[in-house]
Amino acid sequence: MSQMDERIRSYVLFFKALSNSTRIAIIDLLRRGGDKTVSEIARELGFEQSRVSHALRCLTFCGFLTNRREGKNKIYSLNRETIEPLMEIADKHIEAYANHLRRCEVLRR
Amino acid sequence: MSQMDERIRSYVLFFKALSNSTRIAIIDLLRRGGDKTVSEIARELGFEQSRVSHALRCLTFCGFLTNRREGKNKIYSLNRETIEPLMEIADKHIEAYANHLRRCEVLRR
DNA sequence: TTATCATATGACGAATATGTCACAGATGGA
DNA sequence: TCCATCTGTGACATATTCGTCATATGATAA
Repeated sequence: MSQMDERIRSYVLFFKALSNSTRIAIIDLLRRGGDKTVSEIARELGFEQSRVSHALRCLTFCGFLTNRREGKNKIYSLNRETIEPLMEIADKHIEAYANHLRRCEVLRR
Repeated sequence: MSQMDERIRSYVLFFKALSNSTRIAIIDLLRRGGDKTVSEIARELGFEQSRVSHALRCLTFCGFLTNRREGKNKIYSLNRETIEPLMEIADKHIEAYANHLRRCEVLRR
């Protein structure tokens, strides 16, 4: 990764941010259910709070989420400008190729 | 990965296919330069042929590329229906957040 | 057939990413 | 202040992914 064309490097980071189940589950949850606090996300997804915090940190840093504090809570929101059209394309592609994606050996089990 | 909601699993696979430098470099190359054979791709990117073949296999299987044989060669083409709008969104996001992406510690070096 | 070029595949070590644990920091109420 | 609640962070073992090597397969021509 160190010695890689800058454009390619950016693409890799962009897609890598979205290619983890914790992170994409959070995006999917917020896309469907709107803004949520950390503990709401953790509870609704059944994930440990620290796992969620790590994921939120990455997604926020990379520009996919924003947050605002409200008392003891922190509320996370989607950057819908990127996420909405992106997920629509993903949905459409998956509709056509889900079986193939699932059976791809390179992207293991 | 095994015990994961099917929708989330599909998203992960979709984005994982694009989150590797070999695979996204190939997509970027074909996007800019049009259809190419395996050895052209290998030469132009400076990658080993087997490395390219592994990547092509994954991308083709997952519906991002198609191929046709022409004599001894195999020519790979983009599925532009998915790739073009997807990369436009990525480009736009990267234009705004490239610095953040680069400095994200979670997505290491 | 054999030779040669082009591409594909399997296996494995090395590199990388992930989740968990333990703990730290922040906030607000009593 | 102290306490309870909510969120963030660092480190590490585990799990996953990648690229390379060796080799196999496919295609063409002589």
